Amino acid sequence: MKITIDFRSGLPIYEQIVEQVRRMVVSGMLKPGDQLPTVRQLATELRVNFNTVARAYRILDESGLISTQQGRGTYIWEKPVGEVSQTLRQRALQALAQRYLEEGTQLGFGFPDLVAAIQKLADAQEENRKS
Amino acid sequence: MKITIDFRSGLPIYEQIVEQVRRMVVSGMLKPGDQLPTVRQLATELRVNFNTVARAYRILDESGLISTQQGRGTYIWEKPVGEVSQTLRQRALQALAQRYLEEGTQLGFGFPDLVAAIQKLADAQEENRKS
DNA sequence: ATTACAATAATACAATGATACAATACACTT
DNA sequence: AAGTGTATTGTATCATTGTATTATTGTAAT
Repeated sequence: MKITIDFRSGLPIYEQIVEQVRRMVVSGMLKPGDQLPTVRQLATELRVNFNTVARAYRILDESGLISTQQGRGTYIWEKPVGEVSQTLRQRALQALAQRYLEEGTQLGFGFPDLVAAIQKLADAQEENRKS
Repeated sequence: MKITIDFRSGLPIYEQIVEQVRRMVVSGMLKPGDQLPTVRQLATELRVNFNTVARAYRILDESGLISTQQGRGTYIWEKPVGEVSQTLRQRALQALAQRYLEEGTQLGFGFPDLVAAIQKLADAQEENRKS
């Protein structure tokens, strides 16, 4: 990892990290599945607090470029989310639904039970969001 | 054992194991007296540290579902099912629903989409059953 | 100067992994 | 049958990972 930080540039450190990691991924220098240095490793290397690196990693994670896993490390995302097309999305939903239906049925629940269960959860989330 | 782990789901690995084993017991896929894979077997199969599996087993043990015995292995508890099974069924359903809701939401679908998806599948199955 | 806010750091925490250990089973020898 | 060595079980402890919360710092607006 040859990330360099310019402390005087005015650009936030985490932004600089985000930008450079993103560039390395896009350019292919970092490939899917590759492990990034740990937040503490990179932090000491850059002489920066590790929370700052963690912040950069979190942003990259939320944008779908990398996958941070507590206790394991952070990795380049296997299949860039941006390429997930509409039909793939539908197919993914179908797979999810099928699994839910199958496993729920195996537990002895019927379709109304399954709907009611997610209904209840969705309502609860709505409640929390308001407060 | 067809346990699958999603390293990116944000849910702790040990919880994923707990949930899936619980479901297999409640659904009858695993019967009293059945031996579970050893912590090391399951761990290598899931590409996970065996302590993580051990943690899941310990939780299941404490909840009375299984019996872990040092030097022997872990087994499904002989008669856990009767009274508790009803609440366990509910808890398993809740876990299923939560996962479905979370993953579906992550794909950008709303509650109505999720309901529609299982509705469609359920209808299709109904069709097949008639013919 | 004061206030407000963003960036960074400090600290405590939760999940996972590495390593060494203890208990049991089992084959083998006697 | 009893003893012994080894492999296989789960357990315990600690290191390492990312996460969450709070405090500090610096900068710009008033």
